[in-house]
Amino acid sequence: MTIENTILQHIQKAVSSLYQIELPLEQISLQETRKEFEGQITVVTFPFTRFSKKTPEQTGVEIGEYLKQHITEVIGFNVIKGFLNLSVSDSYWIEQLSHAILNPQYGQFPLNGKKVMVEYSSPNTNKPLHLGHVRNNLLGYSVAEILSVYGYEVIKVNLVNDRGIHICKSMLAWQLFGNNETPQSSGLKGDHLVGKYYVIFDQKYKKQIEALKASGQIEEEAKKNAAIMRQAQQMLLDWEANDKEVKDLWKKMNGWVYTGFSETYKKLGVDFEKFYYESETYLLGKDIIDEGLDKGVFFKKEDGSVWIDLTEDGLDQKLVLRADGTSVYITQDLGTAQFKYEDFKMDESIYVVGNEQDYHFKVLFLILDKLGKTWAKGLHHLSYGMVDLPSGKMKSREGTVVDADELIDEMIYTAKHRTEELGKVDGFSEDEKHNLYEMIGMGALKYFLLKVEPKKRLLFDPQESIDFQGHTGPFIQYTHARIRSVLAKANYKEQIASDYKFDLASVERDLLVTLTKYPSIIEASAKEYSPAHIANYVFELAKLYNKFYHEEPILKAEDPNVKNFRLDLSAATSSVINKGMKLLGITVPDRM
RNA sequence: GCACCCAUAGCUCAGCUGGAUAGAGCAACGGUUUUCUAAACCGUAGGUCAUAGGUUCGAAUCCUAUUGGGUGUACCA
Repeated sequence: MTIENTILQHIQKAVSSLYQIELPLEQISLQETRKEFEGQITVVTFPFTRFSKKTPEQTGVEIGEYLKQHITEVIGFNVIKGFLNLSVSDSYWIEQLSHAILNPQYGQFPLNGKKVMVEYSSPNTNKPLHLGHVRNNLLGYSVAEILSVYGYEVIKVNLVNDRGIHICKSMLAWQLFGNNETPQSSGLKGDHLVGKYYVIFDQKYKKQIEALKASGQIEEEAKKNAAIMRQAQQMLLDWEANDKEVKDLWKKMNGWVYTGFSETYKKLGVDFEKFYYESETYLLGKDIIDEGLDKGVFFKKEDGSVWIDLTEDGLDQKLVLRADGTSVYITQDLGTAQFKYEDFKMDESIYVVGNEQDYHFKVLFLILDKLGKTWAKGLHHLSYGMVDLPSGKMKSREGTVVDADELIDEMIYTAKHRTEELGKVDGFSEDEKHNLYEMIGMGALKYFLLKVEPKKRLLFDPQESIDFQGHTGPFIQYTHARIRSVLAKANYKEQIASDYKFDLASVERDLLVTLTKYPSIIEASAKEYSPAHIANYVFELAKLYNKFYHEEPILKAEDPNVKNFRLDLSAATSSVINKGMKLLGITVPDRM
């Protein structure tokens, strides 16, 4: 049992014996003691004054006395205004080091027997990934990691949007203007090649619209009548009719894209247990429409289109099936949700999708719930803000995007440049150097994107490239390397001792207190699906360690007990940094 | 129009279910290296927590209104 729980329970008893009130545990709250006061744990006493009928100070003293008498670890207290600051004995914190923090399993929660699916990435196959996708991928991967240590069985899946008019546009443009260009012939990465023709399509399309407008058509007509668009639409129909030539082209070009994506995924360090392809799921959902009609959840209009009325839930009427009987986006998603559930029978399912689809998912989950799907309660949309440039929104067609591959290369290049500048790679082999640059560059990028609360939008300024100093990934990686270097010098292998008995320096105590918070940080991150908590926690920890490193000698400590303790403390810190960063998908080096 | 999200230091962000004098990083200025890695550490300066009300012993945090920004509201996905 943690000291916090012990204190909570004793406060309950104290209140009961002092004021004859039975207080539920949830009504008592503890907080960290602010740095400028003595103690580590603080109880706010204002809420108790209602029944103590005394001043906050007197109440604090009474409860403080009680706790000091009944809990051996509480060795002192002070009351300032309504705040009861408790001092917990150094031996308790030291014990935490050997009994908990240094345990290899520290931060790993017991299995909870539940399955959760995390669907993320979900790219379109007509263009390469950009910075927005990078945020999605890193978020999804990190949340999956967090849920996994929190005790879930996690299934990572990727629903690839591999069919539709957008792919046809790339295919058509390639057919018309591609001269049989292939990744092999041009040396262009497959997804970039396909993306290139997507842009070409758009350029030609715009020209045709202009031409039609010049000949007297209004914009809307021109958009419909442009020959290239009509051809693309025809291609989509041919695709749906299983036209062999179209299907072959589609397979070929998607193949290029997948090769390109898997390269990018590899660089990002993300992976999936299963891929779903929309070409295989887009016809799903019609059964659900029938089911909904039977149950009276949906209704049919005269033209044959099917709708759901959500006005009582504060939403609108929503179309779920077109008049011609074909699916819309939400029809597919209804079907796919059912399909995925039947595949895995998971308890929870998380969709990592941008916040522009908030409404869509609200409707989707509500419909499934109305259809009586019991598993609908476990569905969750992890909505994140878009990544904006100083110039505004990124738009693929207009070329105002930060390309994922380019950005990754740039980050690694910058890492290399900086590292060489600092002269830190003496004695590294070429392989080690390369690994290090990649680790640092990706660390900087990933940390930059994950330290911000998911739902907030993110500003990325390509001019001011991502930092390597201060509140950054490399700062934390550096701290880790520093620790490993000290440990290497001491030839540290494993925990040295556990029965240290001396007074801690205040940084040491702060460090221990911070280390003991790790599991609760994981819990908060898991419950809120927010890697940002972990990112900020690890930074706080690294900062504290650097302070300790500066203030207290480790290898040169005079007392061998103190030296050993500081080595154990350092090892514990490096281990928590390592684990925390791993949850963000960031690896940390032993030297840098 | 309606709905949802956001607003904290010059910039980028923390701030747990309401609790002490609102915290970091960057940028600015000053200091620290014959001692375990200076991608570090220490210090100075910088805030009417968008605005106005309300609830409360207590509000950046909860409620209402207003302003500003974003997104959605398609028989597109």
